[in-house]
Amino acid sequence: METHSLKVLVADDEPDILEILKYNLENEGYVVFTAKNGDEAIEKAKRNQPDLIVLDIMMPGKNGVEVCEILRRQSAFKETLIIFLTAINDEATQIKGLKTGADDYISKPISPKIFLSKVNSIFRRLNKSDANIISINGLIIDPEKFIVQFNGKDISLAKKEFNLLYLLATKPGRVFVRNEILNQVWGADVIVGDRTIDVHIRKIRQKLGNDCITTVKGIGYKFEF
Amino acid sequence: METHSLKVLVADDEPDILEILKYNLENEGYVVFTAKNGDEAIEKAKRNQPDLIVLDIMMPGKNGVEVCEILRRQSAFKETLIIFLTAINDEATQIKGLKTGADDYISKPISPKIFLSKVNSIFRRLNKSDANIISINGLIIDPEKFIVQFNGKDISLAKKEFNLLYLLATKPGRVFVRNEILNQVWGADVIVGDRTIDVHIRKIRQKLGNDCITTVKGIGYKFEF
DNA sequence: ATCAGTGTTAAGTTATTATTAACTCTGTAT
DNA sequence: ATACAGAGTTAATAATAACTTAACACTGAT
Repeated sequence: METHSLKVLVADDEPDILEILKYNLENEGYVVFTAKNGDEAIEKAKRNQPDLIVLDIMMPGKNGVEVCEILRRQSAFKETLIIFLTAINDEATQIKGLKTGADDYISKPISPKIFLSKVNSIFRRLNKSDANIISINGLIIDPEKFIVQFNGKDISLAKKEFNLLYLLATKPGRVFVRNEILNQVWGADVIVGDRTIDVHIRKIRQKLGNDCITTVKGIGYKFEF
Repeated sequence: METHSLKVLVADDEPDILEILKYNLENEGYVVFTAKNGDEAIEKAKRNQPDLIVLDIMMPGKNGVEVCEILRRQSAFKETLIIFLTAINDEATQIKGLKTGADDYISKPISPKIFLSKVNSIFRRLNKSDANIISINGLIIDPEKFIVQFNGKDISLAKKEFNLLYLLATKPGRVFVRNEILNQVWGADVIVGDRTIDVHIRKIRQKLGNDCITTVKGIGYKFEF
């Protein structure tokens, strides 16, 4: 059992589910708060400042998406992790959920094992993402300041270009498959044409004037110095 | 289109769905096998040892839940990921499915995007997706970086060459029959000429400059150092 | 010596990526 | 409102690398 003392708020109108999730999360070392509806969720969120909020979409009163929207409007919850729980198999709803600023969603019925690993992994991801400036051989990429420098010269990249370069540079040498790139840079629900990535890659290469991005034909691209 | 070379078996009695799922999975770089019913699923599962099995619940003959139960009884499939596909919105069935040992559950109708993100995420969660680096006697094969090194020198292999070498190297000493190689590297229903494998083998031998692939006449090839 | 299976080579095909220019969209300054 | 600029995307075409094939050479076993 771990002892991270991370706080999780779970909101669901079904007492059974609440109990199962609470039990499993506590077993894993999380501190758990529960709420039976949307309003209670908002209230307890404010009171306890959880690190993660698990929201059932279908709840009496305010539903999960509404709760998420309300919380996200407040600066205190801009960074809070939010996962939706849903029995709705409607893609539109799920995607809408993600668009309102949820970090993930889980479909019911829930397997506790999957639920836990999802929660664990989402926290793991969070820890990794703190403040990392990449600096290799005179190339500096600062995601906080949104700046790229090469041999002291500032290079101005557009948003997509920056995200793409940053993604590749986080794991130098590792090949990123095109789909992976699309998912990370464009998002899972965005559909763009086949050549879009290529064009962005080209622009980055052009601006850097340096071939640090290698094509791996049939696979994808990788960053290398 | 990824390089994980993870194997997925999809079983569904509707050819259209089979094809859609297969297409999407292959695009994402998975090696896909298909089955039209429960018995075929069991047979192909044994033959190909997939990392993930996607089972339609409603199939002629043995249904998905039955297949799952049968497979889970065998030690070879204790750890294999199993996902159910179903049009049934009956919670009892879903829960029963999870109880027989499935890892997740997807409701029809299926959105390819959601299906894929679920498959990807299930592998990510179980950490199956990364770093199966093979390293024997100065030969390093890294599927994540898509590189092969021999005595420190980088050796650049094309996709098929890489997959082929990687397949053989996963089980040094084991002989892979030609058909097996075709199935794993080219996919089950791709038809190519007799000499295609030989030509790829030759290229690998040439590039490695080292005879670590042995011909077993009348049978196939094996990797040996 | 024959035959079945494998090795080799070069040429032919296909698949994938690069490049370019045009077009859409959005926000901003006039 | 209008025009303008930059980001992002698409579509058409060119370039390139990967893959397959076919023809023939080789090898070892019967």
